[in-house]
Amino acid sequence: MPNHREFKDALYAQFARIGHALASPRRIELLDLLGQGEKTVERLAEQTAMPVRSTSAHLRVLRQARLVETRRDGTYVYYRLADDDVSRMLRTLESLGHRRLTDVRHMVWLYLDGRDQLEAVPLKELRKLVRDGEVTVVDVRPAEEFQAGHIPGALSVPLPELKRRQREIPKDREVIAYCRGRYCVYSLEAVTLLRKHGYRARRAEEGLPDWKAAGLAVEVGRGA
Amino acid sequence: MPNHREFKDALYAQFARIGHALASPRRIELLDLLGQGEKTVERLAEQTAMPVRSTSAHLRVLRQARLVETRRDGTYVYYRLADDDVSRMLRTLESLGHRRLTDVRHMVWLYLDGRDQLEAVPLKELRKLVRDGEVTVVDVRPAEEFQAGHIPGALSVPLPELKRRQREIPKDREVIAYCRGRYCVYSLEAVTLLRKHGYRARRAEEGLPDWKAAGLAVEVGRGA
DNA sequence: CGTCTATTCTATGGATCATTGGAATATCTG
DNA sequence: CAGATATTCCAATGATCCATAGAATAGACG
Repeated sequence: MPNHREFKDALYAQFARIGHALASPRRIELLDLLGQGEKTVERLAEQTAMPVRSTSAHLRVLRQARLVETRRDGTYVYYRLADDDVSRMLRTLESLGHRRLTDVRHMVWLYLDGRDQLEAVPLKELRKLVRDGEVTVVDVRPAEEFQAGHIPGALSVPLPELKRRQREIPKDREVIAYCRGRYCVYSLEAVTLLRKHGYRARRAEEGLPDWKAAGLAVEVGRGA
Repeated sequence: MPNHREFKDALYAQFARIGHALASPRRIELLDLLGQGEKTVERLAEQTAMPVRSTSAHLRVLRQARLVETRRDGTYVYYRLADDDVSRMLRTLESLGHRRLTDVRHMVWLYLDGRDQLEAVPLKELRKLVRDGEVTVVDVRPAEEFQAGHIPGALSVPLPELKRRQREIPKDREVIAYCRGRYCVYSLEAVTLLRKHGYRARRAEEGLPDWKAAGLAVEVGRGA
């Protein structure tokens, strides 16, 4: 056993490659989006507001670290997370960030907590409410993400369509809106809008990836 | 809600700071060592074989990302992991690496799996063996790490002392050696040595941080 | 087979990071 | 307070990375 040092260096170099892949805000955002389901490069570029070329470059780094995999369908290339560990890693990263970085805490507090967080429904409560069928659950993410997986029984009303489609949501029951995750503001805006129109509405504190990670059932496809 | 993009950018920038801290092999090695218990800068420098100045610089990055915290005692500054989430993150990172990076897989296989892995004792089995008191558990890490926390009832015999202290280990029972983790080679060398001297010996597949993370009891202090 | 679209590859200037020498700070020991 | 030790700060340099422009590839379509 002569070359311990060499072995260690090589080993940690590999782990660091994964760390490196997580060292860019853009890449984390991409991973977060992919946590909602597979997407094409173009779609990712659009949703992160960056050029397709740059998106592709970042995806290359992620693929080299084996955090994402691809599938080709016609001219489109679909990217997806390589496995559930990646999702778990993201969640750990975010919870670590939430607890550790006061900057985030301050910012998040201003942006989310300060407004509505007291009323946010934690996962456990949401599960109970869903099981008992006491509320209307609304998924306000883009339709494609709903189709890739959603809370069973949820109604798909993407945020941009909410204003003109609110009549589809019954007014006599409480509404819980959810979206991508703890820091996603779609559900927050949805709740704001719904309340303005007289609904009893709250937002889910967590998003679909958290629901899934908790081992709860996920429905795939078009829904009702 | 005018500045979504701005909010997102700032948020992901914070998460990426943590990613950045994990982007260096040296820093991951430091975190790994700190997973064994708090250590001074000097000790860390020694155990990673790098200059104190560089070590300090890396620790600064880790501290800025709030992954580690410090405590001063006299002229020494002790570093430790900021909380259990950091430990969890490391374990996720390593399991992700183990499954994802074929380079690691190949290298680890050559270095660990190829020799002894078939005989490595997984955590569950080890727990049972310890509970039933059927084996001698030997902690081959440095004494200070043993003191910072070890498997209850384990014997502390740091690897460098093993040769001359083997008589302390009873020969009639099987010996299980453990050390820092899945990729730590101390236990491997210990087993090799012990077998050469006629012991029945195996290595634990996981290390103390994994034991701890599994929620199992940890004994602190000098032991017997 | 040509053309079009989605995506990737290659190359490059500017930014960012790791490492390390020299100096500074904090604490302990007398 | 002087000297010693442990650690950190500052600065400079060489290496690496990011973003994006330009060119190339892979498949769809006619």
